Amino acid sequence: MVNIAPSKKQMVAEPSTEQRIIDAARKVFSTKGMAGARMQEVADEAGINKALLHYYFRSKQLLFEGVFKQSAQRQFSCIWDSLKQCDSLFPAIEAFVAAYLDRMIEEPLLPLFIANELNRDPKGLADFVDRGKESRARFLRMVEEARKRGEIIDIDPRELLVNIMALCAHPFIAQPMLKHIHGITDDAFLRMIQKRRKTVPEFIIRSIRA
Amino acid sequence: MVNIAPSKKQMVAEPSTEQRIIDAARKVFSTKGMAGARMQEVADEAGINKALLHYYFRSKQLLFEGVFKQSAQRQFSCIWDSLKQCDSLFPAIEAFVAAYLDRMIEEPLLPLFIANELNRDPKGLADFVDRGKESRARFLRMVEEARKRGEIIDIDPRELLVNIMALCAHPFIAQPMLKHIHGITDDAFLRMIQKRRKTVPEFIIRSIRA
DNA sequence: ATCCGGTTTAACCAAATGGTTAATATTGCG
DNA sequence: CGCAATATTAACCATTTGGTTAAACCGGAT
Repeated sequence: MVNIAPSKKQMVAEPSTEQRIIDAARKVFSTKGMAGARMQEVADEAGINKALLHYYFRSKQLLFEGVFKQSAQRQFSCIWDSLKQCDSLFPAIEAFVAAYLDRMIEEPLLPLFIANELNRDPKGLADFVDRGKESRARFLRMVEEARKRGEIIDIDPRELLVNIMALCAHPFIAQPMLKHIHGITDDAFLRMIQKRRKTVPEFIIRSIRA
Repeated sequence: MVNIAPSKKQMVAEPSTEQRIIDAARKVFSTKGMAGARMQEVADEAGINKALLHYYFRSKQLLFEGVFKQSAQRQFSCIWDSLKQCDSLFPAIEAFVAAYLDRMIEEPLLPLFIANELNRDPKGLADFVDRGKESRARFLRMVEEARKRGEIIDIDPRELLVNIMALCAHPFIAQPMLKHIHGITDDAFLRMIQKRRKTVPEFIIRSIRA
């Protein structure tokens, strides 16, 4: 299954077949969704035979879960780990937004992908959510305490968190609409996101600062 | 000639077959997506034969477009019409958010549905976007002028608009995740949205008021 | 009654698709 | 080398699925 030390490949460091499959599958699944994705297309994208997909991953469902879980886990740990070494609220917000946007730039189709999967099967998400449980609780506590100290206005911490995530994720979910409305290119879109690394935390902090 | 008092239908006013199909299709397409939806399921949901679907709408693609265009048009006109009779910025923001959230309550799966379709076929959206063109331009102008008058801080009007839409739409897109994270029911989710009719405009206005 | 247009259905069909199998190629190793 | 395990492929298979066809149904006009 795992290609440990292939002789020919030592110079170029070609990715293993398994990794090629995963990458191809991620690409196809993110753009077409689970139902719209075709095993043949994944195989073509990976440059292999369709049967080989079933050799590595027994079924479409398992392949999908593998790809999805990998991406989703990475997503959640990136985001929540970002505020592990912050202990005051405003820097935490800045770090969180930066981490979120950076991750989105890495894999722009992910939020839509995750939203769809969670909508399709709300049960299968307990794992990922629980992964960030402590960090999330800690963040909510930070908000609560800042509120008690009078640093910020009276706001439901959970609602604040929803707002932060909305401001980070939504531009990517609505990406095609934004691109068309503003008549911008991929490049200009990226610049806009880069700007948001600064403006989104400013926007949030201005609205909650006491 | 015309049957003035049809015996069976005068009381119940059953919807026409065509409308039953549209309603069924909307339901199935929103939950399963275009690719995941099955014509048979739409037929069952509408209580009719599968062939009848093709009698009214020639193909799956046409049925989908019919449903999608109807929902999307309604969506955009609801939202943009809401600020036609506002001429100062803050009330406009309040009206816009209220209209957006009301529409979302009406059809909660729509934002995800639209996001997916625009992602699948970014070309086919020019119509809907252009429908709100003037209203959008007018809103951006209102922001610009409020900025010049010193009523609000220096902010890119387009970025403000993105933020507003993000705060409105995202809770619905992330609905399953929110429900699980906060451990809430459908009912509690609706209450949270009702609250947001007030808190979201407050959140926005606080962050831009000079 | 009968005929006629629009409506509805059961039975079919061809293509697409996820998945399997058996045979072939490649690699690691004694 | 030679052999065993792993990797890869071409050809198939069964089912699903969008779509078609021809027949039946039904209300109203003649």
